[in-house]
Amino acid sequence: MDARNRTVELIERMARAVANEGHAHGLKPAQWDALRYLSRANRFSRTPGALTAYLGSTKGTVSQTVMSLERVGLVEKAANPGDRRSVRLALTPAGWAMLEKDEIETLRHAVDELSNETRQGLEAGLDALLGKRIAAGGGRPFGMCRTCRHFAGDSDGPGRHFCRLLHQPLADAEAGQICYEQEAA
Amino acid sequence: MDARNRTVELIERMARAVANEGHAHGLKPAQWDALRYLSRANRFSRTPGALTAYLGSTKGTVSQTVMSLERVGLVEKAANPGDRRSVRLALTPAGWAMLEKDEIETLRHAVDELSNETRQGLEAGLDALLGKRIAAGGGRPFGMCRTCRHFAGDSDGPGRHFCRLLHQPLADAEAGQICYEQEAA
DNA sequence: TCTCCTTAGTATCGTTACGATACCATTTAG
DNA sequence: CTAAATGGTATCGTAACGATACTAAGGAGA
Repeated sequence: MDARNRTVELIERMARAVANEGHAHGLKPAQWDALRYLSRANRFSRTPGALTAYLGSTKGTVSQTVMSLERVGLVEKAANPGDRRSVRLALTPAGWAMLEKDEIETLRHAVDELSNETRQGLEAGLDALLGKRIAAGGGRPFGMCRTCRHFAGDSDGPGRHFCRLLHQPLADAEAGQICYEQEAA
Repeated sequence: MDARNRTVELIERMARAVANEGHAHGLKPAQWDALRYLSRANRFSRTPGALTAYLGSTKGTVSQTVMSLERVGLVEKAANPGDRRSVRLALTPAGWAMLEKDEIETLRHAVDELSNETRQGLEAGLDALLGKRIAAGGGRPFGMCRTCRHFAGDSDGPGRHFCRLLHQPLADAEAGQICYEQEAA
């Protein structure tokens, strides 16, 4: 087996390992994926539609997953003030508490134990591969707000930012969250 | 978000991307995973049990997946001469043909386009992470036969090898396949 | 204003995945 | 010769998923 195939095999196995960790505490992989996304996305991106794009799934499936999380009290829906078709999603306190028990923490600890050089090599490789996917039209980057070309930092005083696309002020904490609309500067 | 979290997020997204590619040509992700495994495993490892261990799944689920592949003619079962409880699985010609259409090829091409340095960094990182999993008792390495401590190379002439664990001769082509029993030399 | 199209999300269907449990046949240990 | 372990299958219930159809709200053009 040549080196290329070996790399792909390792990616497949890692993917399977991640999927297999998604069955803890009564939740399913897609439910964990949704919880994690909602914990990291800014308020404009916490919608069923953005979640659908992030997961690369379909809106029917995501609607079902979100409803199941709502039913068990981990997620709440609220009206979107600007658009009555749309829904704003948010984690409940129970949702945040559930994230503390996420089995992906074991992966996080394993990453911590890597040498800095190894971790950086891993990240660079994943970044490059996912970048190729996006370049080929396979989704959106979902990058951090702060690195977006529509981000105006400290435009209204220190720690008071602004999104030029959505014409909305941004708190400092939001600048580190991921966004559906993000485009690299 | 610190560097560690960023790496984990990229792994999650890669895992999801791989899972999403598994819905092509009327098959499901688990079915593709099974096909790929059966194309790379040596004859001792092409059993429902070994596949269960490789996928980190349960035997009931795997039994069902294998039956679905058998029903559509991509996989065949045969008796295991040494143990009548056990079953030997093999891809049919249609199964091999289906693999040619595997969407994971797009990932393979993306890996091809990486610089050698980036690819090696990616592979080293994945190798280290999966190694930690195995060290923690989370599965078997499923490494290549040739690199196993039970492998006796060219023990019976050039290209005629032998497995000291299973007491079986090994053809040259089998030395490059993966094995349920493999332990690093 | 009145259409027509688009967008955001839900409802439903059929197949598969998956863990869990129970079960059967065969092999192996004592 | 029995008891335990092993390799698989059968079945159940929940969730995932693509597909399709649907509702409601927003937007564009006459």
